[in-house]
Amino acid sequence: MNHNRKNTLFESILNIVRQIPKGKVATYGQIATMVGTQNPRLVGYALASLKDDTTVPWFRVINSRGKISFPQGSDAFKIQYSLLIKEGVRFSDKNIVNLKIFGWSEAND
DNA sequence: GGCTTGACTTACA
DNA sequence: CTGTAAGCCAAGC
Repeated sequence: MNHNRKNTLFESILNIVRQIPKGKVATYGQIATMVGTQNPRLVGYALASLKDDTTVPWFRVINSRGKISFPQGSDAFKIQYSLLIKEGVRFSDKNIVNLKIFGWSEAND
């Protein structure tokens, strides 16, 4: 009806990320596919423009290797890591998420 | 309208 | 496991 094309990929991505259940994670690639793009980088690009006080759970987005996409030791890494831990996400290593990362399916431990 | 930049991914060595 | 290369495409200048 309305030619509201204003719903940019940018908005769509954030919308999807908002729907990731607490305690679960998704990959950039998974989200990219959901919004209909073949470029997972755009997901990261969208998240990068979020403000610090955003309500979007950006920290629930990790890369396809099951890791946080920030250099270990960086502030962003520490923040994301602790937020995930706080939600019950478990790590095998300091960086590898011990969950099934495809979509936000149940943690099959 | 063209060129550069990416919080990525997959493939291969 | 690590490292390098090519592909992908919206946003911003």
